Amino acid sequence: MLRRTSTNIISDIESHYDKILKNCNTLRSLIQLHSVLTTTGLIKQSVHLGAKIIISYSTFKHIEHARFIFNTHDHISSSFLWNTMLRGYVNNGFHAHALGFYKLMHGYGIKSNNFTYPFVLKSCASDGICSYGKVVHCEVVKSGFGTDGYVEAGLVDMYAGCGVIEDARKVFDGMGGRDVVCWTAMISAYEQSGRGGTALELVKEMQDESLRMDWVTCVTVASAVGQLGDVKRGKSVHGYAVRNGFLDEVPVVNSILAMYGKCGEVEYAEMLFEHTKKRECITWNSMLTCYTQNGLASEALSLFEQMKLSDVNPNEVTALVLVSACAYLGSRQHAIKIHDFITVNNIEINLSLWNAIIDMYAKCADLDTALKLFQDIPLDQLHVSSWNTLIAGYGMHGYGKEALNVFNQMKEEGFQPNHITFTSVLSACSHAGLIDEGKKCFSELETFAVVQEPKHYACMVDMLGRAGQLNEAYELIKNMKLQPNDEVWGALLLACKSYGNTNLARVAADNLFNLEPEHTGYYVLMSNIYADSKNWEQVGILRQDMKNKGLRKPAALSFVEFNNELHGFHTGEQLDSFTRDVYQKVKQMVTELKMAGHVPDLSCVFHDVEEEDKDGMLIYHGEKLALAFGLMNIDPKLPIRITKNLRVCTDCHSTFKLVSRVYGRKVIVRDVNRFHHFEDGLCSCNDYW
DNA sequence: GTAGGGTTAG
Repeated sequence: MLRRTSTNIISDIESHYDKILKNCNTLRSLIQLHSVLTTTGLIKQSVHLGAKIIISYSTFKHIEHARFIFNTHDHISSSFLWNTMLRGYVNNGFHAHALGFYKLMHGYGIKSNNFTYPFVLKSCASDGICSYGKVVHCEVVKSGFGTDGYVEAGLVDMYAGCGVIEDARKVFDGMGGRDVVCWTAMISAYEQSGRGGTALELVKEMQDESLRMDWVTCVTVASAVGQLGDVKRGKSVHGYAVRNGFLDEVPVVNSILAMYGKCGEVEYAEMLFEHTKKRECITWNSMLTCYTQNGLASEALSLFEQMKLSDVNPNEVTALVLVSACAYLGSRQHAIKIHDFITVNNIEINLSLWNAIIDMYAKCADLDTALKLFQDIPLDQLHVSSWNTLIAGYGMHGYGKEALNVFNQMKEEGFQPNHITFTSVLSACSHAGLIDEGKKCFSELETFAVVQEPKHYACMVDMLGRAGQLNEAYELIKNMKLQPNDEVWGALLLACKSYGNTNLARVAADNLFNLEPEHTGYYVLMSNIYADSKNWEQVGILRQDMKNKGLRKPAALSFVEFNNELHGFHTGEQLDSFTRDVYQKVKQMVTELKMAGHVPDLSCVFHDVEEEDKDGMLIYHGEKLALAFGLMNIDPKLPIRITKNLRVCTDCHSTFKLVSRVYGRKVIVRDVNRFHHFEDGLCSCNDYW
């Protein structure tokens, strides 16, 4: 007869409870099992069961229960138990606790082993505490685990997480026998630090060593490709993922969707999204982002309606994307809807979401709500970024004095302005024509030790340009210590347009065409300047130049908000019955305005055609159609809100001013640069935009 | 009887 030893019996009991533990799907059943094991005393005696319960509690995020079991265990010197507890902390993101626990382990004289370090290093990486990571690295070397592949991969990740990519690379280069996980760690390190190109070079090196990408590598590679906007490589990664069956892994789909979004390939993203059955929150977010990034904010909002019908819960990133979509659309009604949704669904509003909501209201021309939300920020959470958002909000509406007041208040309350604060303040001064104040702010950059950026100069050039001080603006550019970028020259070009300075415009344009040869807007602006001076020959040359480069002027599109919906109008004749009435109204409006003294500004039509035809082309501008629609349908007590994807033309601008006086209507127009508030015959931009 | 690389937003 076989005699059973006590070891056999214990292992029988352990496997018995193992089975029960596996079926503990709820916290309640786990607590029940815990109490049984406690009364029998088993939990304190068995390292195996103790560890299992610690991990189970950790997965239910009840880390203090886990710690209690650890603290009361008989085998407190078991490094396996220490490692298990450490794992609990790390997997729940309690990195500071993890590091404290690791130090405690030292205090108790427990030796770390090859299983301990990967956990500790992960905590060092997540908290970005490189100094402590280096201490751990020394300990790794001293304890002789410096050549363990898992530990080395952890070191690579730790240095990458702390942003010290060179040190990550040193560890990586010193490794023997690198597998695909190690390579991916290093590739990801480059990708995360914004060096997508280097990441892809490393992929090639890996493949040269006959290692194949697995699905995690694919996720990283798709991100790197997205950074570079390299559609061709993007499609090849997609193909690779398909051939290897990696699309079953949701993160691969998410990453490829995001990549297509960044490459501007909306249709590919849509196809992939449609073919994906297993959609997680991030999958929806990636598709929403793809739409928003590509200027398809309405599509994003309709997709969100679909998402609400699915069984996936939106998170704070979903909220952020939708808020930016609403900001893009400038639709206040949508803004309120999304804001309500966030509140009703208890979506956590972190600082960046809060700022985004303030920015959204500002872009929907509801500055009262924006200000109220700013004032609602708890004092201990108030951050320079929120001040910046508010200042920018006032600035884009031409409320320069208000922006300056906020700026002063911010300084009085002891907040340190940063480079973004100055961009916002300077831009506010520029939009409001506050030149002396703007110059004073510019000099304050030094006072606050903020490094000058081209953007700051662009604001100054815009400010001087608005005042007609073109030579001073040009001198400022010539004396810049930095290399002027396209924004700086662009501001000068705009000023040249307003003041009809073709010679200086040519200088600005030459620089712009060198810096941004693919930017359609600058060609259009220069061509308009030539058209203003009736230099049709140069207009023709520029047009041909654009054609040769395959550049096309983007179609003008205007939206007007009515009854919770946005109605879009493009320039030109539209023949459906819906717009026929609008046409009648435009014609009537234009006639009435002519009687009120409006003279059409034909310089807005940049074609070399007969004057009579020009008149006809002008009245069909999308924003005029939108305005007519608004006059017909919107309650006269409410402002008419119009958004437009390009700049407003001079004739529309003067028409809008007159409409605000003749019909006594408030009109708020958001163009690509700023807001125009039309009231009583005047515009908040003071006729410079 | 434990461990390493990963996706959206900013």
